[in-house]
Amino acid sequence: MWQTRWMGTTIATARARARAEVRAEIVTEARRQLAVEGAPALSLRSVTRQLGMASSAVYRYFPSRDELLTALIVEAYDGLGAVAETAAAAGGQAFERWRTVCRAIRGWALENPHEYALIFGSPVPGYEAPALTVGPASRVTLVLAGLLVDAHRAGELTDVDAGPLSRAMSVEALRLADLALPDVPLATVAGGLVAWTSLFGQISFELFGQLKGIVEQPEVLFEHAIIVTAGLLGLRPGQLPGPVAAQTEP
Amino acid sequence: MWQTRWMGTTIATARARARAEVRAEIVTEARRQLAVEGAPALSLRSVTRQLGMASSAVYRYFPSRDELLTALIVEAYDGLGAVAETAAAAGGQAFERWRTVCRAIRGWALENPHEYALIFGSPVPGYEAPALTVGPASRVTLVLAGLLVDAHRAGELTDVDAGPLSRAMSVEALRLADLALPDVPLATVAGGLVAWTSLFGQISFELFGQLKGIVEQPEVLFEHAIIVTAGLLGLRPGQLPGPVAAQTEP
DNA sequence: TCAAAGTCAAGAGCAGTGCTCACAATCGCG
DNA sequence: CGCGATTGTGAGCACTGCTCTTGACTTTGA
Repeated sequence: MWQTRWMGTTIATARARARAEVRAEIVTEARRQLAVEGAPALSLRSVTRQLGMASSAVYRYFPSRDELLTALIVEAYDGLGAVAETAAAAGGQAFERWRTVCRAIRGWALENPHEYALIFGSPVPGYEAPALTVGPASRVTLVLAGLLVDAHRAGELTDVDAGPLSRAMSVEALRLADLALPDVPLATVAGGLVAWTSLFGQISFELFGQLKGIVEQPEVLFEHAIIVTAGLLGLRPGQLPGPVAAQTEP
Repeated sequence: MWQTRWMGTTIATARARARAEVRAEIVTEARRQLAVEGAPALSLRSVTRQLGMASSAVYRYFPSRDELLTALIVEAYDGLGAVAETAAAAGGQAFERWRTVCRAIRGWALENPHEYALIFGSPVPGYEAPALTVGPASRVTLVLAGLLVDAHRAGELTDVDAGPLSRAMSVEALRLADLALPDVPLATVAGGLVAWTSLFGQISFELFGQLKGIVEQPEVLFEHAIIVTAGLLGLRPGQLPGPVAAQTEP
């Protein structure tokens, strides 16, 4: 990270070390303020004030406020991705894994509402997410994709009955299947996309206060949504008592 | 509104008239800037500058920037509500009405992305939506609820097979059914909630750039989501060729 | 009719923001 | 060890939301 690779030798100059340290301090303080007051209230000046440095010093480390926000976005994506990955790592039946991952994602969102809003909320009009965010951003989607692949290989996917796919939808699903969901039925891929947007739509509605006055216990609705969206994937709760030696290599 | 009721006589003083006019001008200009540059970039000063008045004058009409934003939020809710209502007013089969309303909502969102973000995006941390927004906000949900009620009365709802509802979910659904969905099966109510969040989750993902790099044609996925979510409601495309005299009164 | 009361816009000003730039200090590498 | 790149500083610019005083205007009531 803060090491300088040069001519094959890996050296970490004291300057680079100090630089990375200060940079980390800035990000840490920024994340702290983000968690407390939200992204709009995050100001460079307050960060530097807290760190005891001049307001202009931060520009030695981040060329603009947006760049600092980008760092926070990457951190948020990584945090969510890590949570999803550990949730999916716990084995078990496909439906149970789906449920576990969904709960983990919602749990992370409830614990880090401002980070969640930073990622899934309304984008800042002038801001364009840089390319280095796509990697961390795809971690959680890859988790969900892997879950479907595993379920399919274990034979735990039942057919989804949403009628025939439109030609255009088949094209989309086919492209995605080739990309990250080998051999998974196209109807499941298409349903998975809907389940995916439903999952985050649900969380966003809860977190952004859209359920207020309509649903009293969001977690109850979320649990129901888990079951319903699992149906879109071809997953049903407790259908197979678990094939014993189903964890076969392809 | 701008009329002064006094001693039983209703008079509209020239002052009140002018006041309402200026207020409307401010809102109009603010909405124009909102549509162009988004809510964060909307500044009172730029609005007054455009209107040729002093920056402090606007505080005669809106006590704060948040109040002006509230007016814009109400307008946005009303705009979306009107679109949904006219879409639902066009009769036809229940599934077709569901599809028409969904498309209309998405169309409005695509045409007014910043207004949509204002309503369904991440909330401003300090801002609490006042009570006068709940009326306009509930218009679109009432449209969807009415659609379900009509479909049920017309006998166009098939049973949804998502397994038995949990006790807590039944309570939630029952409360909602008593509130706005008389006689509609609880499973449909529960599925309707999921469909509701899915619908807006889909639109938010598209509008907020979350589908970028994953789904190439969002409208294709949206059309698929319409069909899939209709299934959560117990609606299937073109199932009954339309019961002739089914529009019975209870 | 004419002054009092109420209303409104303007301007100055405050505290805060992101960001730039010239300058000084300091630190470390060759 | 000295030179140069790197880092921190403080002033300053243009902007924001918001407050408050001042002066002009309109409406009201005796």
